[in-house]
Amino acid sequence: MTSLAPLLAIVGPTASGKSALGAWLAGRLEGEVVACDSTQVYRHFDIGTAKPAPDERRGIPHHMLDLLEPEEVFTAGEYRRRAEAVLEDLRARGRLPVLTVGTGLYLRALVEGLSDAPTRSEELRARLDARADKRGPEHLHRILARLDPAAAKKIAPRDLPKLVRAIEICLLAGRPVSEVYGSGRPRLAGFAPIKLGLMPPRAELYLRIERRVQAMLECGWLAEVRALIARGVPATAKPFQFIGYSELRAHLEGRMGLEEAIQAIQQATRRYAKRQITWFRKEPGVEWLAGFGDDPAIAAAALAYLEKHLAAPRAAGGKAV
RNA sequence: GGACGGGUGGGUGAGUGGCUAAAACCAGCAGACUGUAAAUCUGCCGCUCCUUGCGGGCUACGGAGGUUCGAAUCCUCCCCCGUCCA
Repeated sequence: MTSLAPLLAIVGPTASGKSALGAWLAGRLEGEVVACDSTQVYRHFDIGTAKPAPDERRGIPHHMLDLLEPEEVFTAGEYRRRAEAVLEDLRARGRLPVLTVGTGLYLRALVEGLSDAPTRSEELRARLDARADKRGPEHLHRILARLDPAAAKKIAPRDLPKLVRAIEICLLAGRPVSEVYGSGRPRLAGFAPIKLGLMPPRAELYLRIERRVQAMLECGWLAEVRALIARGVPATAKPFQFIGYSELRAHLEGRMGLEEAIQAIQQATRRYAKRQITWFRKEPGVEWLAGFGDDPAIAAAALAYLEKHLAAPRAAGGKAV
């Protein structure tokens, strides 16, 4: 049996300094950064997704960035497949994977796995969406209740995306979702995750979010969006739904004032950070640090913790996570 | 000085005698989430007490009085704000 290789995951809300800490730690621990972020996989959407710029990468290889063109669709399952390949490569080369995790679902999909469920079907979804449009999301909830009462009970009647996904699985798999989920999910093999969490005080985080939005604009965010529009990326492309991109597009097309757009972006980012915090709080086995990842004291604490735990990766990984 | 309009909970703002601790929205807080997740959805949101209940008490609609069984809602005076006339 192969021994478990350590894998470091840095979780935390947006703007908490994950990228900075990740690159710094990777430099000190013979590691490479593996982004775990649903937005940074898109090419050309750089500034607003806070994708680490070349100088911020400290010469460390970064993986799982710039994988897709704006019009492509990406999923948690696809993330897992590609990230596993990256991890195998790092293991073969004896490098420590340092995951910078903004998207909690992707980390979970990677580490805990996804059930063996059918992938999304655009045709089926189009039909379900049309029915929801006509008769309301509650109608889909009633359908799900017939297909799988237990699953329906766990999804709010108005939660359209989750209803669609659940019905999709029932129909495509030919059996209830709860049964599909009940048959387990394949954990990531061969790695023992160590999780570090960044949790700065809320007020400071919000302040930093506000400043970062300003800084992104000063770095040419508007020009980036203008170029994307000029290049013909449609407003319906997924990355144009990301925080900031829709607002700045609206501004450039004369539908929103700049100041109004900035405030909307800051607001949306704060709410996003809050949702991330809710998700990460229940992430098991996280060592929490109460500050920003670019704070030298926090970085030092992180390194000290890792040096202690990397010395005995099997012991650390052997514990129930 | 005069004529109107207006002052409501953190914000915007509805409410013209009881069903109103006060709509709605926003902000905020808490939570859910196994393939679009920077998505989507849920709950709470004056203070307080407990036997946590469609429970009790207190405070609240600029201020002070008054009418009424009962007032954010009606009356009187006062203080602010906006517009217009002098």
